Amino acid sequence: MTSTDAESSASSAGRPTRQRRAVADALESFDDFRSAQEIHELLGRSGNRVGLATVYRTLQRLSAAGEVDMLRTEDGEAIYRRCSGTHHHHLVCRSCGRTVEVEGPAVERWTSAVASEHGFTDVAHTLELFGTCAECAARA
Amino acid sequence: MTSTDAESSASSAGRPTRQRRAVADALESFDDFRSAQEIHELLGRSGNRVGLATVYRTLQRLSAAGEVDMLRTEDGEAIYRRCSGTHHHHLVCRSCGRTVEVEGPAVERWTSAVASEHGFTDVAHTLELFGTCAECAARA
DNA sequence: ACGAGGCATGACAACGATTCTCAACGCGAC
DNA sequence: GTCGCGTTGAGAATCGTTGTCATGCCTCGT
Ligand SMILES: [Zn+2]
Ligand SMILES: [Zn+2]
Ligand SMILES: [Zn+2]
Ligand SMILES: [Zn+2]
Repeated sequence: MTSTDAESSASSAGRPTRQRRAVADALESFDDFRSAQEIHELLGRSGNRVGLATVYRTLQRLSAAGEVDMLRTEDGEAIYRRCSGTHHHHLVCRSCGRTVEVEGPAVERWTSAVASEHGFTDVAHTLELFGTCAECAARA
Repeated sequence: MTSTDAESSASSAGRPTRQRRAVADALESFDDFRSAQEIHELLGRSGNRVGLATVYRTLQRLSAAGEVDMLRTEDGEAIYRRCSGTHHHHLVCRSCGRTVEVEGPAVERWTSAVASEHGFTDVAHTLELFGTCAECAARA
């Protein structure tokens, strides 16, 4: 094995363990955003015992690697979701959690334009939409 | 002062007290985003003793009234800033905290368009830009 | 001006999410 | 197998934030 291969793949995936696989599997089993604690409980109920600290560590790792999206609820709690690899944002129902990935090329262009306009470089952005989905609106 | 002024400001500001005035003044004294604890400490150093709980309560009230903007740092901490009354977003230097208010009519249009496109109503959005300002880039 | 009623305050406890600690564990290499 | 080191987990520790509740101080009626 070449050291470069080992390093690059290891750095993003780390050593494969039962726990990490379990968390990854759990992330496949839902398509809305869940908190670390919810995922931990989900794992426990499905017989896959994983320590809470490990769930936090694994989610952090995946988030840093760009394999899951992390965003914060109104009250600051971190929630996670397995997402497509391309850059996108989210439209989230604040009542049922239903989540839609959305893309906005125009928005991306606007952000870099306004940033350079003010002399800023290395610009990142957060953009999330919260609303009430049609179903939840009807059920009201 | 006119009675209408007094009424409208009272209704949104609540009963005027030394503590609330102190927090409002503190908010005028800086133009970047600060945490509740930082503001509490700032008040203490300037001789204006205000309880931490009161600082939290006052900031919440101001934020709910739309008189200050609140956003969350990468690690979930709430930070506050006195801002203009119109809808806007922020371009924040992640190194020195320098903050620029920015407006994006096109973005606003995009958000409502994409939301209704997916049947969502009552849509709110968060949008923040983080980068390195020209000064900080030069100093690197 | 005076007193009553009620919102506001502050010291401190309580909370909840996240991180730290560190001894035990288990995966991969040889 | 067994060695070495990354990983795990139970619980303690951290830290921002909120709750508690006795006391304080506006505001209003008198
Ligand atoms: Zn996503
Ligand atoms: Zn984007
Ligand atoms: Zn603002
Ligand atoms: Zn906007």
